[in-house]
This record gives sequence, C-alpha cells and structure tokens, in this order.
Amino acid sequence: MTPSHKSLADTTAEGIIKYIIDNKLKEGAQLPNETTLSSLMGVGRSTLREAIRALVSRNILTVQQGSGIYVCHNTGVADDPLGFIFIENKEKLVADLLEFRMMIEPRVAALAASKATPDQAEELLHLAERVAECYDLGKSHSEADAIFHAKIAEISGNVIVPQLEPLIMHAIDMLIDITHSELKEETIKTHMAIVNAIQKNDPIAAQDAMTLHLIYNRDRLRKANEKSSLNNSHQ
Amino acid sequence: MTPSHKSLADTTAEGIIKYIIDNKLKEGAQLPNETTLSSLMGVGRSTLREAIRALVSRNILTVQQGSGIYVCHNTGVADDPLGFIFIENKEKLVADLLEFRMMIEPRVAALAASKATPDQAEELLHLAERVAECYDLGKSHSEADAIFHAKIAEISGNVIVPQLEPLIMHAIDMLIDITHSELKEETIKTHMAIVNAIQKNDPIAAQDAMTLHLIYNRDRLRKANEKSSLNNSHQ
DNA sequence: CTACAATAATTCATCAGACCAATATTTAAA
DNA sequence: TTTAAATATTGGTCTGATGAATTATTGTAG
Repeated sequence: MTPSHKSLADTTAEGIIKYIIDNKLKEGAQLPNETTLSSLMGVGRSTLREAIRALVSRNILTVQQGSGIYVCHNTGVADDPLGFIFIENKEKLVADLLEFRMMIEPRVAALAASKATPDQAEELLHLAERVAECYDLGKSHSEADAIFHAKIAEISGNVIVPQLEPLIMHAIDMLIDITHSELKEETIKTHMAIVNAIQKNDPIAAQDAMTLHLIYNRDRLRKANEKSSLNNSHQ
Repeated sequence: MTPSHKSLADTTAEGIIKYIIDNKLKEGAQLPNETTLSSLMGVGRSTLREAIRALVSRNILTVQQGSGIYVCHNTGVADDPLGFIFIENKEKLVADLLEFRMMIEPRVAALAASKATPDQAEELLHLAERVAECYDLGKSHSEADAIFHAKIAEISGNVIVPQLEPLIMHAIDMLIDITHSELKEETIKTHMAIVNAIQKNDPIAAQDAMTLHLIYNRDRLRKANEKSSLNNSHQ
C-alpha cells in the first residue's frame, strides 16, 4: 500500500524543479516546450506531461495551450493545498478559519508595525483606500481586502505568512457569500486604524486594531450566517 | 499568460474528487482501475492519468503499480504545498517557521487546555512519554514529537491547525539537522508542563508552558545553527 | 488438507505516434 | 502603416502497444 519507489513522473517533476532553480528562472519565465523538455529529462512526452501536471497542481507551473509552460507568479493562490474540500462541516471550517486568522493576524500586524518603513506605510494606505473605493463603487472588495492583508503580511517580514494568508482568505471567500455593504463604515475605519498604528510603528496599537477589525469581521459573518441558515434550513 | 479555460485534466481531477465524496470513500479505499475510471469520467487514459498525478501531488490519492489507486491516509504530509523550495534564504525560512510556530502553538495549547477531556489528557501524557522513550533509546524523536504536537492541535478542536502544523514541523525537520541529546531534560520537562496544564484545563498555564517549550526549542536550534555555520562557512 | 512454488491475471508505468485546438509569428494585401 | 490571412509553434487528447509490479489462481509435493 505504501509506494516503494518513486515513479519516473515524480523524478521528472523534481528534475524540472532543479532545472528551474539551476537556470535561475524567475516568475513568469518560460520553459522549453514539451518535446524539448522531455528529451532533456530523458522521458517520454506523456511522462513529462504527468510531471508537469503535478507541478501545476502545486502552483509551481502554469501551462497555456499554444503558448508554453511558465513558472508561476506566486500571486496565484494554490488550489486547496490543505485539503479543505474533504472537511465535512463547512460551517465549522469557516469558524475555524476565522479563529485561525485571529491567532496570527494581530501578531503579524504587530510585527509589521515594528518593521514598517514610511514607504511601506504609504503603500498600505493606498491599498486601504482602494478597498474603500470598492465599497463606494459597489464592487466586491474581497480581492482588494486580500491585497491589503497580504501587504501587511509582507511588511511583517515573515516569509510563511504571505504564503499562507491568501489561502485562508481565499477559502473563506469560497465558503461564504455575504453582502458587504452593511459594515462599510466599520471596515474602512478599522482598516485606517491599522494603517495608522503601522505608520506610527506602534506594535501594540496595530495588534489591537487588527484584533478589533477581525472581531467586527467575524461578527458580521456570524450574523450573515444565521440569516442564511434561517432561509434555507436544509443540509 | 493566464489560462483561459480549464483543461480536461483539471475537470477530470474535480470529477474524481466528486466521485470520492459522492461514494463516501474513506482513507485507504480503493478506486476503480484506470481504464474503468477513464470511461467513467469520459476521457482517455492519458488524461485520466494526468488528473490522478495532480491529485497525488496534492496528497489526495496514492497510486501503486500493480495494485491500484487509493484515497490517501491523511497522516502523510503533503510534499511542500507552500512552495518552500523556492525560498532562497533557507536560514531565514527556518527562523520564520519557528516564529510562526510561536504565533500559533501557544494559543492552540490554550484552546486545547480549555477543551481537553480527561481521556484526551491521558492520551497526551502517553505521547509525551513516548517522546521521552525515544530520547532514552537514542532514536530520533522528531516523529514522536510531531505526533505529540499534532495531538494538541487535534484537542484544540480547530480543524485548520492539525492540517497545517505537520507541514511546519516537517519543513523544519527537512531544513535542519540537529543532535537531540543536549536538551533532553528540558524537552521532557516542558512537555510535561504542557500536559499538566492541559490536564488541569488551565489555558493560561498551557499557553505559557508551550511558549517556554518553543523558546527552549528555538534557542537550541539557534545554537546548533551557529555551530554549523562556523564549520562550513560556504553558501 | 496444507504449504509452497509456479503460473496467470490484473493493474499501473511508460513510450510512441497521430491528430486536434489554441496561440504566436509571418506574410500578403489594402 | 495597418489589417487580415496563412503558416508555424505549442500544448491537449486519444489510442494502442509493451514493460513492470502486484495480486490471484492453480498445481503439486508433503
């Protein structure tokens, strides 16, 4: 039941990664075409394609028919690397995702506040304003919101959080469906509080502001959830 | 550059997931063979195999030549789903992984302490003892240690953390190479402190104990790292 | 009847070739 | 120069054949 020895496709996938690293290919760089790559790796085309598939699903490569094979832009969110699909109780999953955010994001905000340069704080301000714009234009703000939080994660300097946080936010977006207009004022206000704290390099204030922000968020989701579970009482 | 429409292989992968969910296949369950599955999904065998590759790399399926296709045991740790391979500064990566652990694990321990039943606390005690055994027998304790921490994550009731924590610990194990004997007493002692706090359902004590444990851990790694960077000063 | 070895059947692994579809490039016309 | 058509390039998919690992069956010796 336990795979005894690596398949050629797996070895080939490793070979491709090695190729990327050795040739210092950066995001967006193009790889040789399938035929060339398969002879480079010394395998048949179908085997190579299986290797590529594995890397695509790991968000390392993107492939476009007629164009070529490229190294992923890390901006793309990997597709469910933590296997959330198989968690049966989706409501609890959302609750736990929010709980998880409350564990890390205030700390991340504190880190960011202690490290942020004026330029970074400025950037963050613009991103917060963009979220506000989305509210004004009636557009979905979830993407802009994700970028705002991602920026904080980036400023924190920790390399794990920026990889992880998009997954969390993306999963939340996938699982819930809410109207955003209700808490517009609250969101804008708490976002600005976070920005201000980071601008002032005040970790404690940043941590508290983020905590408040998430509390508002969670509260909003909880109410939206109660409403929807009244409307459709099945499942 | 942005893939316009899903490839057949991706659609097929989703189809397989749907198949697993619809048929309520559990861990270790066997799927139909390639030929059957390909006609079930209405695609050629090569396409089906690419879909399977993608799912294997996501740790959803395992495949063994001559035997069959199975649903993964979740115990297996997915191979680098967060793309750590491509982070260039490995030393910083380790530091950030440890920092990340310090963000979440004390909180998780507190959660676990507030929820643990006597049975669960008992189990946890056994796991701590097993780690101690590994020290006594001179074996590597990293696996037993991972199980110990995973149990705490499970007791916490949050479904995200148990998925995530193995990844972190596994990554740390992959990246560093330390001798474990030095801090044997300290590890055993702090593990026991955590267990005691959880047994008493004392969240604060659990949080503090876990924090201390991780501080000792980080300190040990830092020293080990300094030592090794003296020995081999290349890279 | 059991134990064990040989055989056969099943299943995945890999390759090769053919043809389709999307994209990119070149060429030709306006 | 701009635009449109033709062509080349590249990935997408299918089929069939052969190899390798595993499992199931069979046959024989004890």
